[in-house]
Amino acid sequence: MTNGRPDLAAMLARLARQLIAIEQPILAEHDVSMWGYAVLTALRDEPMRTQAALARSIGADKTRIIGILDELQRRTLIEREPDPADRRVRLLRLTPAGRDLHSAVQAEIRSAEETMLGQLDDEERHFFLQALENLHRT
Amino acid sequence: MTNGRPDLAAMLARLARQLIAIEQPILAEHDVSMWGYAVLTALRDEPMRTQAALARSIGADKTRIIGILDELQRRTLIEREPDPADRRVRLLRLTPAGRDLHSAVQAEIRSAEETMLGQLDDEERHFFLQALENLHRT
DNA sequence: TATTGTTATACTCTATAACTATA
DNA sequence: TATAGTTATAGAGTATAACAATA
Repeated sequence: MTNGRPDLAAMLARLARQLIAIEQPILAEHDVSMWGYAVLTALRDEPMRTQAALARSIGADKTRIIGILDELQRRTLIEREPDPADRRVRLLRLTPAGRDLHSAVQAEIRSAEETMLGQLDDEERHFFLQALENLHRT
Repeated sequence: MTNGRPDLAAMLARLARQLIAIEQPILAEHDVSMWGYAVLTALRDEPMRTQAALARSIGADKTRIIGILDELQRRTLIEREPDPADRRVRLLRLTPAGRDLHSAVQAEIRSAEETMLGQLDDEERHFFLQALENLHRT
């Protein structure tokens, strides 16, 4: 007889779905999609030299982020200019407005996460987050 | 400045995707889909009286599991008979073959999970799983 | 009239391949 | 010829609404 717990993937997928549902209203209020927010997050950590690299870093396809970049650029949340040294590639970075929007959204998301994390006691919470970060880095 | 960790949803979603990718070959080898396996798992824990309840319990839509139930029934992995007391509803339960298949697949999945859980030390692993189970029950 | 299961339809997401412009 | 970005197309997955059978 296998251990009584549910499968790992089932638990993780369900929690992820739940959390995404919680965050949806926040993103909608700021008129940004999940992938748009992922792009802002990736660019906040470091500017990128190619769209393909950006796509890879958020686990998406290079063809899929184009519409997202179009929209973010139209709203002047990101800059996207051809590299003078190689005019095929686009240099990507956040504008001040993009940075502000990201900060505002992330703050609300962090607060919303508490509805989930708040159910854990201190010890569980600490090791849960530590384990998640360790696994995520791998 | 917010805490340096990535957003919770980003970490959970990525780990879930990773784990699902790891399990895909196992499911394929046994010729069962992710949702098919989810159905077998749900029915192993307890037989169900309606398809809608089953769908809800695995986070799916009642219209979406029909094809899956058709297939599982065709392979005689589940039984699906009208309730004599209310012929609108279908009583659902695993056949012995369904139970065997589920056990075999789950054993392999548990083993595959170790490639991820094995990266944690004992303390992290213990509280990580405990926290996941607590959150999952909620 | 309400409910269970089913079917049909449309919509969203995603993956693949073809195209352009540079190199 | 190879690469970055773009566009077009098709496929899978999903949600919604309409339908038939039963209560």
